[in-house]
Amino acid sequence: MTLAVAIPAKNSSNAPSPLNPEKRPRGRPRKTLDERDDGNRRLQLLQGAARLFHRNGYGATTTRDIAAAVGMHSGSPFYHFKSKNALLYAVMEEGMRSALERQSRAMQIVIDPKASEPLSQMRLLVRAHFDVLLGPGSDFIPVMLYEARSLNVRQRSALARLQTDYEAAWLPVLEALHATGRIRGSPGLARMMIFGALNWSVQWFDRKKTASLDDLTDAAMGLFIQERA
Amino acid sequence: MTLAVAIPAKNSSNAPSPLNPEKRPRGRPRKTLDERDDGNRRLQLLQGAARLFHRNGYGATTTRDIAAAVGMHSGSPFYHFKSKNALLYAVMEEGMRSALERQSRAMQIVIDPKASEPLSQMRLLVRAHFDVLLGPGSDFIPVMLYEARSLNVRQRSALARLQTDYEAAWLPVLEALHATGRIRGSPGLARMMIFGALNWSVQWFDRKKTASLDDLTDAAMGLFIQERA
DNA sequence: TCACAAAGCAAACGCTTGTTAAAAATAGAG
DNA sequence: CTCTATTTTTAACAAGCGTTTGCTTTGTGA
Repeated sequence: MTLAVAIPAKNSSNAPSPLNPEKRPRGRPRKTLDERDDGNRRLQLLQGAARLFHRNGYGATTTRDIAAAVGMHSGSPFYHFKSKNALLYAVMEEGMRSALERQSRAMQIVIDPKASEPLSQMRLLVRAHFDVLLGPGSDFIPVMLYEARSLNVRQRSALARLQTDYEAAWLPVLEALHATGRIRGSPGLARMMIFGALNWSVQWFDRKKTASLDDLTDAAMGLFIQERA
Repeated sequence: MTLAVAIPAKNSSNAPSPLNPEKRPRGRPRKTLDERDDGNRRLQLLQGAARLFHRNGYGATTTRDIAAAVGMHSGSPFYHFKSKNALLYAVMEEGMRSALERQSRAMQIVIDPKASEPLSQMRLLVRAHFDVLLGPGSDFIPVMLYEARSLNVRQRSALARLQTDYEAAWLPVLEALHATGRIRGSPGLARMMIFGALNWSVQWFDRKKTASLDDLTDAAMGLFIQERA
């Protein structure tokens, strides 16, 4: 069952050395396990898996479905990912990384001094979050939100660290708004409920029929923020 | 693959008839498929399945798990439900029925005239909803919220009808609150977001550590309702 | 007590699944 | 072209799955 793996003596330097004179290998240079991640086949697999996991769920998606979605045969995905579960985790991790990037890019609008007001910051956070959830190519985060049960403990805690980073941007903003009376109730509970309100949009939002992401942002801000006294 | 099924001539009347004189069967009276629903083994199966579906997800739960959870052997659940999928649907339907019952019971507090105010009604709705989601024996609705993908179209639309009934109680209340300025934004979008905020509590609420359901209700009301001008 | 239906058990069936291993194709460096 | 590393195909495997079937036990009305 378990495979006994001989740990390779990683001779990381391919250059000739005194001990290894002129041992430069011929042929296509071997890539390490990390380097081969840049292949675009791997990315295609991630995207295809994300879309299928999002549409049909992790349990109802077979590795053959994923292979077929990118034009491969049944066994080929296992060259790029060592298991279906690793593929799921990679989808979620990729989703979190791009979400963090999108969030921090949205918050770096320092040009406008008004953007530093808590209210503007919150609007930026909400808008960025809707983009992450519903924008183009947004299958990754929904998968993370609704398939986390299929991860093991190690994977879950690794993701939790990224999620903590993501949520960290919200708390100071919510606390500032709470201090000025624009948000009622404890910032901690408020954050949970606000996240819930936004995340739920994955279940009902229809890109064609209903409102735009800006409309959603307006609605959310109107709902959560207290009007000026 | 497909089974040719001989349609039985349903002689629904067991009473003796001119054509069927004195044909009253002996032994334990046969129950129809609908009647046998009252057996408590079926209820145990529903509860066990709901708990497992809630904890591990539909795809990760085997029919053998469910059988073992109620002390049965592998094939026995199929005497009570014709498929795993039928069991899932039954869990969701039962969840919706009891949710509707709990909701209408909560709204029938007509004794207190203050209870007819929209604000009090909304509090009752929110509190009842938290009870449905997080109260004792509340595995059914979470399953419905997070496993709906595994239903077929017919099942989904049948459930949607029940969900419409459940949501129908909210709209007039939200509209009344909107009219008096206690809720901002379109009542339709507001309802979606409020449902999301409440439903998300399934993911993070811990019955032991965090607040009570009343605390949650207070927090939700504080977040959504505008203070008096 | 007897007959018979309800309920459950025990064992298997056929299929699908994730995964593997070997062979084949592909492509770049010498 | 040749050699070699990389990538994909191909074909299979073992395990687990939902489900079915035939049989046994249990309980109840006559």
